[in-house]
Amino acid sequence: MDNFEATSLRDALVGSVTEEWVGRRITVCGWVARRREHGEHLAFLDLRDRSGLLQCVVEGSLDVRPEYVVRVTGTVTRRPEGTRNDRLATGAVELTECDLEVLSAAEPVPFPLDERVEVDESTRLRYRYLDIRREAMQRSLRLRARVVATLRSSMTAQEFVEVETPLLWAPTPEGAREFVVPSRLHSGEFYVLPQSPQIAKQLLMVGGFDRYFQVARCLRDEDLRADRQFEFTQLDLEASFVTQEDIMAFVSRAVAAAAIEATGEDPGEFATMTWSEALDRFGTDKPDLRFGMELQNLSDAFASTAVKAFQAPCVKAMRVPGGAQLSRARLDALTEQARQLGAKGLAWFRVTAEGLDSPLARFITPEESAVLAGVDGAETGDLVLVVADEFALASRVLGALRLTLGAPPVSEGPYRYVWVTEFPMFEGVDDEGHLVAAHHPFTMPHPEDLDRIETDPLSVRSAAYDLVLNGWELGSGSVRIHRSDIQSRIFSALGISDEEAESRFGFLLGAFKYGAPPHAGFAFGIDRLVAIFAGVDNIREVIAFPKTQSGADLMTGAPKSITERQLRELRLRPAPKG
RNA sequence: GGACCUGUGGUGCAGCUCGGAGUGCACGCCGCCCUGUCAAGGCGGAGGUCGCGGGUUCAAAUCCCGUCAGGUCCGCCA
Repeated sequence: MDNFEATSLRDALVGSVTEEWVGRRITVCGWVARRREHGEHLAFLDLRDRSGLLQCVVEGSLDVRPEYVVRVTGTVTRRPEGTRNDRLATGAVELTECDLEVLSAAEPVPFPLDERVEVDESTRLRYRYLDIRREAMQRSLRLRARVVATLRSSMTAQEFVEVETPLLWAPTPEGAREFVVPSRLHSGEFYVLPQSPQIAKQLLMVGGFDRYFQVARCLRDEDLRADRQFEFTQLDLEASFVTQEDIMAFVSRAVAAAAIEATGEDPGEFATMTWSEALDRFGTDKPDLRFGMELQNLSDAFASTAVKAFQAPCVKAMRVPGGAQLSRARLDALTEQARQLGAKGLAWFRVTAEGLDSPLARFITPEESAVLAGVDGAETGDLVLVVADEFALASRVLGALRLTLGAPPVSEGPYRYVWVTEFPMFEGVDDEGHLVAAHHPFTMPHPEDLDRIETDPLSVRSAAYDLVLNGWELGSGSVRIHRSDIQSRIFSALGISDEEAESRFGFLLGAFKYGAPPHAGFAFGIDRLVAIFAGVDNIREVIAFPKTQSGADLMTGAPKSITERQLRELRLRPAPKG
């Protein structure tokens, strides 16, 4: 029994017990999964540990109940003819002549730990220590551990060095809202928890660590979603003397290794498309390539249309296969969704054998009708949806409807990775007329667009890139600015004065004066990657102790008030409510 | 900040439209019976602030208003 499963208290995990062990007397430990009593002479006990279940036969009555922790010593015995259980990995054998030692008694648990019923999530979170005893959570968290180990191993093999960066960092008010930590020794002053190790890793580049990575916890005090927790884990990396393509190759190798570990499939080379192409074809910067329903641009065909609703800079359409059977109520709901996303309306056309069926049918010309009926190779029984508006809005609205109508569940379909490149440098203009950085202010503009920063900034592309998997944004990265002249121009475009830049990022700009190598990096969310591999649609399922959507920890009760003494030490006083 | 969904013994549901005694189902729990079960089986039993507060009504789980909690989404997430 030479294995790592054995401990001083047990010889093996129950899942290892096979017919080859018949005759051996062994000791195993675990939880009582179920018991079946047959009077005072015979009882069965299913012992559960992380490896599975094993039936123990007890001659006599049992004084254990479900979830008792027990240590059983018994003889591995082939089950009598006709009593094998093929649904159990260990179903050919059982432990007989059992000696039972109760290591810990258990009260009845507040919800069943088997997988037969779906338990309300708030109950699961309140008793998370019981929830993670369940098989699905065991599987998810163990999958996560394997993915993280694989990522570390791949990064190490690619000669990256793992360096830890501080959790107590300096406030740099920008981007995501930061969690604030009061300082006791410097009363009235604060640390913040890092929303990412962005600046720290750039300093590591200046410091000569030309390939850095970290499995890094990031903290952002923003509202929560199915794919967003306050704290999440990223594979964070940065490298010097590299191009965007080098970074994409590093990341692709690490993610592919994780994918093979998690799914058994080699994803092959990741697709690449530009941000404009993604927006045009899929109406989003994180396209889900598992299904078609690509957007079609009909602007030319409707350039001189008489239909008021289609008189717009851009007319886009999408074919919904089989969509002609959608009810009027469903179509109304889709129209409402389109309106909430900013569209003035949504036009729909059922493709029937007799032609187009639509409230607008009698207003369109035969030529327009032919174009609509042929969108994306539409056939009888399909539905064609049309949104006319500005290009970006029409695209985004149809992109959202595409997901509503076509996206498969997370657990279905192939894994389709895609790099989205050439993001715009600036997202738009804020209330004060300053440009807003799409990524962060250290992002290098696309080399071809450098001379338009001042003249036509909104057309400037950046050397920023996202990795997208099945419609989830896994992460993003960019080539960083390492030359102060370009950095000055970007700060200036963003309306950040020299003084402001100095006070906010002075230590970084200072560091760049002493020999900053060209560098670039990336970071992607491990929680999201593992969630997709696990086939679950929210990251709480792959986090041991997550928060609710309102940021509460139902198990610990956090957030909570602290003692008067703690407040005094920190010289803090809660403001009166209201 | 906003929209929508959910809240009924320990668990999962039904009951709510159309008001009439806390009504029902399954699991669990407790007791008794049972020597090959494996989601064991049989018999019996306990267990409820229908999330909370207010209103309408002769009467509210059910209708109305408010509120809390959980979820999904918008805003937010450089």
